[in-house]
Amino acid sequence: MAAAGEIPKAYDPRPVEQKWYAHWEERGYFTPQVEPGRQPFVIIMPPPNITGELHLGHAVTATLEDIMARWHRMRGEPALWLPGEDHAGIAAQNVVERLLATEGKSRHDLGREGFMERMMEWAVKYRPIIADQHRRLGASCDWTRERFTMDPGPSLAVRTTFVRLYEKGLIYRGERIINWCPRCATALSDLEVEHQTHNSSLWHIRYPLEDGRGHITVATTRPETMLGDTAVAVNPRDGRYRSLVGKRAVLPILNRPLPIIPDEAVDPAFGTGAVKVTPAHDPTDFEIAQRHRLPTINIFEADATMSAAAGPYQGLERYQCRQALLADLQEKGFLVKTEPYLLTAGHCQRCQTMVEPIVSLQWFVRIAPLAAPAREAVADGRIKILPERFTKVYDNWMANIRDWCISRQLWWGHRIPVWYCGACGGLTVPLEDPRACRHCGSHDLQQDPDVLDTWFSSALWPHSTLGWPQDTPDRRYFYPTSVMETGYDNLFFWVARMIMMGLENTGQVPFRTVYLHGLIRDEKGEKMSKSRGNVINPLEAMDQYGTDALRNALTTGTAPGQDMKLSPQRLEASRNFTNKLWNAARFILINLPPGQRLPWDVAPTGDLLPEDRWILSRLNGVVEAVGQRLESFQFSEAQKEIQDFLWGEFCDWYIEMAKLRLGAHPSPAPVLAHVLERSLRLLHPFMPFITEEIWQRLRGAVSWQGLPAESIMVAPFPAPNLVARAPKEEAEMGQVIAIVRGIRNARAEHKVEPSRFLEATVVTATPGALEPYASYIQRLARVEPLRLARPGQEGEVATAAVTVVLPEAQVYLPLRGLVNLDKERQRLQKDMDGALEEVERLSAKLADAAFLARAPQPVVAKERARLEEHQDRLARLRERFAQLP
RNA sequence: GGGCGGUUAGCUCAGGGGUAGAGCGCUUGCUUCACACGCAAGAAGUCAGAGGUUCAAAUCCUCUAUCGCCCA
Repeated sequence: MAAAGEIPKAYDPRPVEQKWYAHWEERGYFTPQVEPGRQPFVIIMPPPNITGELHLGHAVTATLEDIMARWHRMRGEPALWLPGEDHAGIAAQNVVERLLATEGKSRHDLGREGFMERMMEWAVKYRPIIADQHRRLGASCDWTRERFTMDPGPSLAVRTTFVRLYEKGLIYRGERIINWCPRCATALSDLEVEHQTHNSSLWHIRYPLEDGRGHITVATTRPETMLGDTAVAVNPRDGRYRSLVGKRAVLPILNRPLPIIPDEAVDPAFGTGAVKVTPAHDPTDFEIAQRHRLPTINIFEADATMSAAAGPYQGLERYQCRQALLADLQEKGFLVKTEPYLLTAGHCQRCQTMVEPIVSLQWFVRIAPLAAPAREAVADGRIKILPERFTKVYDNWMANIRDWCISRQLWWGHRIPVWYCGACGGLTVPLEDPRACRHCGSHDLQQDPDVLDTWFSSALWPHSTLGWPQDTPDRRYFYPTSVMETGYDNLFFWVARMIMMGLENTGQVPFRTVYLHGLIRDEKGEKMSKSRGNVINPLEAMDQYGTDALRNALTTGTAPGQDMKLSPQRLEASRNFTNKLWNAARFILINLPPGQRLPWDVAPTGDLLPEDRWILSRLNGVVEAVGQRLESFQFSEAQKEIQDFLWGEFCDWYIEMAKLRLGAHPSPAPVLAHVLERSLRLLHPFMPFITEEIWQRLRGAVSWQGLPAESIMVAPFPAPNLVARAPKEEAEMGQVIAIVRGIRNARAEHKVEPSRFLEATVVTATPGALEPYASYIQRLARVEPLRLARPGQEGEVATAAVTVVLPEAQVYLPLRGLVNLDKERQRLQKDMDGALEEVERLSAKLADAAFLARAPQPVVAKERARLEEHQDRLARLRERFAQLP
């Protein structure tokens, strides 16, 4: 028997967490064995950026993936959860460049090589920080297989993929309109641009006609780009401008002649119906220009200051240029009017700078041939997306996908493996760095200075981490993976691209199930961000409430794909549950007889009382339910099942009853230990630390026969045990609980002092069934003496007694002299109102011929039984009411 | 403009064709020998609105309102 003092009264997570994680890792529990012939369970972790610390989104990801990994591992499957980190091109380069700036340096001062060294130093510093944060979260991932996107393996995968796609013609270099971030000085893909609306203006500008006979007025939201205009366009069906088509206008200030052209893309309802055409700086205009073979004039430098093409405005920043230009237009009478306009403009996802659409020579992935099989894989069910509604979102995006700009004007990342020949101009795109041009053999080679979009390497992650392009045992065994779990905001960025690239490179889907979780918001429903100051740091939350509490708070009371608000109250509630569990265990440990021997995982038999059979039956029900919930990815519901059982049934009823028979025979100790032990294993995937700590203490207190493991994390997950089913005891206990609650309620209503025992008579058709529970009813409801009787045999009942009328029982509490008759009438009246309502509702239903004819028989029978029950109860209530003096 | 989601107790949210749920908060009473991070009792909801399908709708369908997200 453990002394109470050895077990703290409140659960203290910190020492427990440190101790057990180190233990698990030392023992190698996180590393699966390759067991040919057995289906492994595999999750590749979404690699966090090396830019800094983990946030709550990572904590959700890690918790859900850990739940799955631990559950499958406990089921005996070889479970691989492979962790890693992402080099995060733009984001990480930005961070280090800011750091350099504080030293008064730029990356150019260091040179490309020096800067890469600095970046690698950063990565070396931050990768372990991220890994340790995952350890604190309890993540049972296999650190021996940890990968970094810039590692030789994944880098070779990037190189191989690029070369193959290039050779298949699926990667090409072309001049297109791309999104240019002037601050980051790089191209961005469409997905890296966020659209934001703000108040701006629509400027109407008069362009004189070249022949001097009038003018044409265009409306624009970007007046400064007119410096790059090469035409004016109108809709061919717009009667207002028909006579002008074919003439030429003159661009104000620069006096450039502009053809007036017809094009369907022009919306006659927008502005004046005439638009300026700036092919170098607008996607639509670019297309118009291609159709009409118009020249393209780029007016921006890389930092979005005006280039020489902007004439007198050269060197100005883009918005200064706008002001100067508008002033000039105004002065010269070209500005017709200015009206308010709600402008939607793209912003750099990383730095929020307004992006500039610029025509530029970049590398692209021709995406349609990759998208088609990826669409098919989801459509035909080889990949299942949960929640299912995202299937449509995925398909819709895939159907309208556009070529992917993959070159970035950065230094940090995978360098584009293309060499340009100075002699013949040919391109060499090799797997290994070339010595000579493959076209002319010249040694005058220059490698493309750009790097690839970070997401290009991310897209390969499920197979590159397992060894591809090499044919490794890991790749053969663990690929395709089982589940890809991530936030729904990553569906396009990452999940879709992994499906495309996985299929392209390996011919197999990268994973079978995509599980998308929702985003974490603050108490007010706002996105957490450092600038808002509403961030809950997962490390602080773990310090304050414990890791298990944080994990529980993040994964209960939520639905997949649904955003959740996290508040301190929620964390408190989860912490309270850990403490409740701790104390239930404390009670059991303190009260286990010394030298207790028990067969492990075998439900106690033999000397059992009805309540023992009840709790064993209920435990079995929970085991079944939890198994089903986990199979169907309902992690929140699974936890709720366990929590409700432990708190609402095991603690509230079974332990309370067990207290009353501690010294007696048969002892409740075997059942207490058995139920606790199994429950701990059920709960372990969700709350790994506290369950291991209690499990180990229990292992110290009980010598289990046949214990198969030294740690709960590698012990088998509980399986249903049909023998444990005890419907009779479940029904009886239901009645016992109703009786106790009924009496407690009556006591409270009549304000009986808590310590006082009342005389009670329970009248029921089967008093014998309640006999074994009589002493519990006495103690839990504080009644003494308690008589159990059949109807008609209850003997003399005081007319002034308080009566609890239950569906299958009736309790008389002769509260001599203390009965407040008005109160009692109120109580009974309320019950009668409720019963009557039910009787009327059910009678009407059962009088309905359609219901009787069409509803399934069991439903009808159930309703009929229910009606009889309520009729019976109503009659007894009325009778009792009438008897009151 | 297209799509998706939310609207359920004071608050935050689960659930989902057959008797409305949890946590927090609130009211009342408890230092009951595991736990006040607790125990017991209680109040509290036309499940946004309108139609429809069905024997039966909070749940399925349509529309509307409203908030939010994604895509263009």
